[in-house]
Formats: sequence, structure tokens, C-alpha cells
Amino acid sequence: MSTKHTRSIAEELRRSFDRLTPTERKPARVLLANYPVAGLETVAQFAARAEVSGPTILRLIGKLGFSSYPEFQQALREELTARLQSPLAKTPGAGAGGDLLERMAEAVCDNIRVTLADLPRAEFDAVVALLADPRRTIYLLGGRFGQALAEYFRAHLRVLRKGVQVISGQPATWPETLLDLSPKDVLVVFDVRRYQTDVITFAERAAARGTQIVLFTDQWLSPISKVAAHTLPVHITVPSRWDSAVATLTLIECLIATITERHWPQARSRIEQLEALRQTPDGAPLELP
Amino acid sequence: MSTKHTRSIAEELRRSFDRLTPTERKPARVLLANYPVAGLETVAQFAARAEVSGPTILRLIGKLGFSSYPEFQQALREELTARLQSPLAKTPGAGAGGDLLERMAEAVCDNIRVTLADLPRAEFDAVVALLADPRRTIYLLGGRFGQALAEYFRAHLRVLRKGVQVISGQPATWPETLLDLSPKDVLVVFDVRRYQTDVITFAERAAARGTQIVLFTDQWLSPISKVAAHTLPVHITVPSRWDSAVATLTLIECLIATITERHWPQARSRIEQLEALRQTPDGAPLELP
DNA sequence: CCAATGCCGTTTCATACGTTACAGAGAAAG
DNA sequence: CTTTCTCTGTAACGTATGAAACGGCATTGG
Repeated sequence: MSTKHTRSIAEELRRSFDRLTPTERKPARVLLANYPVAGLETVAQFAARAEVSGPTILRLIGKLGFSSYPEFQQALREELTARLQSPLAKTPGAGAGGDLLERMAEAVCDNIRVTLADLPRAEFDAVVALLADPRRTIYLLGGRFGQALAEYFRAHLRVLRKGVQVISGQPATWPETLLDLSPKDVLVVFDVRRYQTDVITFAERAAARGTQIVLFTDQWLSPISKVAAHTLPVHITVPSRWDSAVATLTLIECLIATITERHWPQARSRIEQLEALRQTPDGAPLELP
Repeated sequence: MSTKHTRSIAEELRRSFDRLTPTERKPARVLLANYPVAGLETVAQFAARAEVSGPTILRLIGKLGFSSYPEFQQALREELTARLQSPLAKTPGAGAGGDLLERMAEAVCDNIRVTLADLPRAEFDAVVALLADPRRTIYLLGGRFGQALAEYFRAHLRVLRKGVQVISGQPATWPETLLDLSPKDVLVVFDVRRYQTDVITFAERAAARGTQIVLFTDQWLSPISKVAAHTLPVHITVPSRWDSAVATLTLIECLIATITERHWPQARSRIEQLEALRQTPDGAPLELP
């Protein structure tokens, strides 16, 4: 009767996190990262995983209000039972009263779901085919915040194929790149709300040269969509003063995953060659991603 | 190779159900009904729940191919870990039911929810305070795929405060930056699975100089976590050959939103000054973000 | 009806487990 | 610089745990 554990142990852990000593926080993090499996192991295993000693584990669960380790495990198991029985058991008190983190999580997830649900599969498949075509060169362009997305996209695409290039640096130098664009090539543009004029003009000129444009934009559609071959609208509003790029990133990862899957033979051989070339400093072999 | 448990234990149990004696079937049914929690209890508890004796339990798990009860529990925990990490437990009947887009959306949303739910609020708040402190300089560092995240983070942070810098270029040039790091400064590192050695060594040296390190890593914790002041574990597994950065990006946006909100007076005046300075080419006034 | 065999629980035992006490290291305060 | 206090790992302890031996019981075949 010492303590009533109505709320979850994870929550209790987070609540009293600042009461913990530095060494006690290590197993706390390990437990939260591998919840709740780490806590179902023996004290010795749990301690070894967190790289602390056994007594530290016991002191930790003591601070959580448990009088013994078995009692702690019992509580974990009961919680796990409830969690597995009702799969969508969200935190019961999760009304709109949740903190910013919870509200952000919900908003972002809604954006992702709506974005992917509303996306025409034909459009998606066409973009996949375009980006997987080895004969085309892929150019990527983004504005203030789109730049980083272009970089992320490139980092993956470069593994899968040759001819991937991010247009960066000062906009004044972009026209030079414009010369390289041909009707065979693809320009991927990231342009959301408060559409950047320099990005827009570049895209329009590229379109004039016949380049295929793939546009990531928000639900209100950048003006580039008028000249784009394929437009991918993404939901971006969240309870923040800023817009969210999470749904955009998700879409990027979906494209990468699909390209990798659908053209796996080519991708595989390329990745294997890459691994052979890339001698890691410590000599450890790289696994397939 | 005493026992290879490629398929799930539950399936193995059903397969060899008719080889069991009547009394052995009782705990088998109990385990399947309360899977896998019942098997994670002690032999005595499991036996009591199934109303059989201890040795019956041991004979049962012996027939499943395990040489000891702890080995059986270990297998259960590993299976549970895999199940909780990639929640394909959703729509179990619809194995390949949804297409890749839907499965990605679900997985990514789960990652986001779990990541934010398990995040200690104290840790989050400490990072916010650190990044909002105008007296500290913020350095950002990322590996192959983390680089883009660092860039995205910087693009926002630069609006909110001065002294934000991404460490980029060849790793050989990084030591020069190391000289600038002081105990007052903050190093934000992105390091996930297949942790990059050059990133690790840089972080370790920075820590040796007393720099506060904020680490974004996966649930298996980069070795940098040992020297980091604050570790933010993120779930990254999706039904793809690649890992996902979506939850990491969400966390970044949560940080930005919170910093903006909590230190709004400073942020607001800074944004207004920025707008005054930034003469948009078409003369259109910029709105507040 | 009897004997044999397979099945299951009770008892016993060794071990590994959780637990406690203690001492050393390190930081904070004087 | 010294003292005090907090924190953390080592070591020792008692116990509960998993595992093995044994015996009774029911079922089956003769």
C-alpha cells in the first residue's frame, strides 16, 4: 500500500527523472529506450546493459516506490498485459490537456496520415520511376528550410544511383546549373509557404528548358505546381509558430524505400560495390542498410 | 546451434500442441492466452496460474527445444523486443494488406509517439534551456544522414539566436573547430546506428574539453551517450531497408517550438529585426513565422 | 483382474538471484 | 587544505528459484 501505481511506470520514471543521480539515469534511459523488456531481465543483465552495478538498479527502482525488484517486475508485467490486450491504449488521460510534446506528436501524425492517404498512387509511382531511371540526372533544390531536406534526400539517393546533385550556394550562381538541365533530367524542388521567389524563378526557367519537375509543396500549392510534372502536396501545420517538415520527410523516406525495394537488384549491386570501396577506418565491414 | 528459433515461440507452441500431454496443454493454453507475459513470470507463478506443478512447466519448455527456463525467457524477451520495436502487430490478419505507404505511415507515427512519450521531460527541458541560453555558442554535428538534420536545425535556430554553427566539410578539418569549443558551449550531435567513428571521436574530444553535449541517437544508444550531458533516444525502425529520421526531425521541431514559445520576447524582437533587414525582392512583407 | 507403462506431483538440492552492508572515490562546503 | 556528505561499486549473505530424483496414480494392454 506504500504506493499506488495507477499511472504507468514509464511515466513515473520520467516524472522523477531529475531526482535521479547521474549513474541512475543510465539504466533509466536504457529502460525507457527498451521499454519494458530491459526491466524484465535479471538485475545483473539489466545492470550490464546499462553499464552500472546491480545495487544502482535496485536503488533506482527503490526511488520509484517499489520495495523489491520482483514487485517492480510484477508491475511491469501487469502493465504490459494491459498494453497488449488493448493495442491502441493511449495514455488514458490524454485529452487536449496534453503537453506540447503530445499535441505535437498527434498533429504531426495526422499530417503524415492525411498526406499519404490523399496522395494519388499513380503520382507516387510515376515519381518513383522517374527517380529510379539511371539515364536521368537528378537535381535537388530547396529554399531556407527545404535545403536540408534536399541534402537528406541526396544522401540516400546517391547510394542508390549516380547523377544526383544538390543545387546549393548563392542563388546568383544557380543560372550556371541551369545550363546543364536538359529535358531528360529531373529537378526536385522543395517549396512551401512563403514561397521563395528565387526558387520559383529557377524552377520556371528549368521547366522552360523542358526539365521534368517534381515538386514537394504544401496543401496550398506553390506557384511552381503550374509548371511541375508531378506535384506532391504535404500537410505542414502544427501547434507551433513554425511549419512542420515531418510529413515531407516521411514522403521522402517512402520514396527511398520504394525505389530501393522496386529496383533492388540494381540497388543491391551498387550498395555492395560501395561497401567494397568504402574502407572503414576501424576495418569493420559495413552491413547492408 | 542447439536450437534455432527463427519463427515465433507462439507458432512453435501451436505446431507441437498435439505432441503435448493433457496437463502440459494447460500451461500452453495459458501462455497463448496471456502471451508472452505468463512466460515471463517465475516457474512457480506460471505453474500456479495454469494450475499445474513446476516440473510440468519445465517439461513443456523442454519439448519446445529449450534447455533451460532462463533460455526460454530470454527468447521471449527478444521476441517481445522485436515486436514492440516494429509494431507490425497492427492488423495482424492484414500482413501485406496495406501498401507500403500505409505501413510506413503507421510505423513512423508509432516511432514518433513512442519516442516522445518515453522522453523524460526533465531532459527535454534541460536541452531547451541549454539551447536558448544566448551566452553559449551552439555547434551542430552529424554523420552521413545526420548532417542534413543538423542543417535543418540550424536554419531554425539561427532565426532565434546568434552563435549557431554547423560543423561540416571533411572530418580532417574538424580539429580546428575543436579549438573553439569551451565548457560554456554546446555541441549537438546526431549519431544513429552504424555510428561513425569520426563523429564519435570528435564528440569525445569535445567532452574532454568540457563542452556540454546534446546527443540525438537511436534506442541502442551511441557510445557518445557515455560522455553526453543529455541523451535523446529516438526510435528509427520502419518497414524499409533504411532507418527513419522522421522521429528525430519531430523532436527537433518540438525543441524549436518550445524554445520559440518559452522565450518568445527575445525570439519575437529578433524575428522583427530580421524582417526589417530582409528586404524581399518583390517587396512583399514577411509574416511572422 | 493383473501387470506394465507413461504421466504428473512432491520432495530435495545446488545455484544464481536479489539484497544488504561497507568502503572508497569524488564533490561540495567550510 | 581539510572535512563532510553524497554517490557508486565491491563483497558477502540468505533466500527463492530452477532443476533432478523419486514415488504414486491412472490408464492401457494382456
